[in-house]
Amino acid sequence: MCTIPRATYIVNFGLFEKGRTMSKNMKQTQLFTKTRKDAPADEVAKNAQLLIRAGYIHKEMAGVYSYLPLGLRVLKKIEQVIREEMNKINGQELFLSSLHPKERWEATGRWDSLDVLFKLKDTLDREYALGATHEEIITPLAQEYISSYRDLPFAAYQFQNKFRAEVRSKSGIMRGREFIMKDLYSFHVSQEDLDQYYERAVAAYLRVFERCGLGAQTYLTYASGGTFSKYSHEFQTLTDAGEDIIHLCDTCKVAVNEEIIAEQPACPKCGGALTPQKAAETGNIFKLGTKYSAAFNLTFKDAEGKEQPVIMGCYGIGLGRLMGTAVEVLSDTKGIVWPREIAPFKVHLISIAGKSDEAIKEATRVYDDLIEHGVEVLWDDRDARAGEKFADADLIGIPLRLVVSERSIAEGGYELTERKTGQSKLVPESMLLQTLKSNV
RNA sequence: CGGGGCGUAGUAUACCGGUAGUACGUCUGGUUUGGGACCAGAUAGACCGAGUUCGAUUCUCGGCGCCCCGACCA
Repeated sequence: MCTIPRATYIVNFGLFEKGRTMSKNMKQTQLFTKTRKDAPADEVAKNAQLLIRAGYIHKEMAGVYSYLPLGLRVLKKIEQVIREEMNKINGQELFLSSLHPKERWEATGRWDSLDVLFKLKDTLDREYALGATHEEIITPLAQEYISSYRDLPFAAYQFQNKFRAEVRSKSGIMRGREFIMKDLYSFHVSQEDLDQYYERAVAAYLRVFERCGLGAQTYLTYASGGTFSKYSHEFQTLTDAGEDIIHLCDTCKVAVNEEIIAEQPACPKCGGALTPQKAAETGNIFKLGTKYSAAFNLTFKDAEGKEQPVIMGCYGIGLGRLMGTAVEVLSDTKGIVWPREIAPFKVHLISIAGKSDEAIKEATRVYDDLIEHGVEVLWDDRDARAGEKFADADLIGIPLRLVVSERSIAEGGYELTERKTGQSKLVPESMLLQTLKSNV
């Protein structure tokens, strides 16, 4: 007997999950979370209300959330989008420790100055910090491997839990005390090289937000810089759930953070007038210069054999905040509306029982067929009425809803509805895969 | 950290100085099946501590927790 790996036959419709860590299908009766009709009383933020109601997340305490199977799928999708874009700009993925030696933070002075730093002691009274950011780890690490200009430039990134003792966490998953961040650090021989890389990072970030469905609402925003550049840049996504006010120029698609509006009252690109709007900071990039390389003596030998400080940049995106912002920005009165690339599944299959078991049998066939073709599908196989299933599908927010019922079969196929627009059409069985392809 | 609000079944809520009612959920049985069905039965609850009181879930104080506004946010 000869078995040929199925993968060789799979046509990539763009429906497929790219990593191999996630199952591609799930029956809703086996999904251990359930939806809720009522929003939790202790959440006001729309993102938290919807994500909890739909079973994506669970609150452990103020500012700390667990991600349930559905939520983790979204998080992993976002992670994969970011990973692909970071790899495109030569980022090398690594995974740094969360437990940090106290001395590192003393070396930069931030043991005392960074008030959100979690500090802890072990049973022998030795002190540590929980990673709030990772300059204190990556810089000494880089120092061990960088010695020549030939070792530069170099960029490394990770997806890592960050711990910050926010005095007041708020806005659901948008400002937590523990959260996952992608942080990228770049190392350069010169300011010019950093500047060039920085521009590539800007482009990569814009692609990330575009792919996560927030391209239209996200603005490259000028913010207060630091010692090594006039400005730093934030990526601000327009939403009332945000904490910042930005002043935007719609012709240039850039904005100025209110904190520097006094010194930069006009568009930095065209000099035009700006209009204020509320926004959430979904990304931040920063030219660090030599601040951390100086603290840890990170140097390299240039072509003349002269020792020079390494120039650094750092680039962050909070995954949870991005996810929460997507919910805030894209949801409607019925529930969440996920953009295609970060949706937990691509298709929500809804079977509606009739007098006979015909529809269920048909739905089983469709489910198996979608699995066979690698389409990510959640099947609502519950013994529930249509209205409840529709309401839950709207709440969960998977981009495409596929209804298999006696009625649809009698009409000649299945009903395919787009969550975002509510537009639906009848699709004959023979056209199903092809239609799905043209809908994503 | 300053100010304000709130803690009652799994969830959302109501009433009350005399130990708690409703809805949803869940479980059992039945009828249903295209926009959160119906009937019958069942399940399950006062954040913690102290005080006042004959008696506290209710009033007072303290603690803890959660939310909001502000401050803060490499």
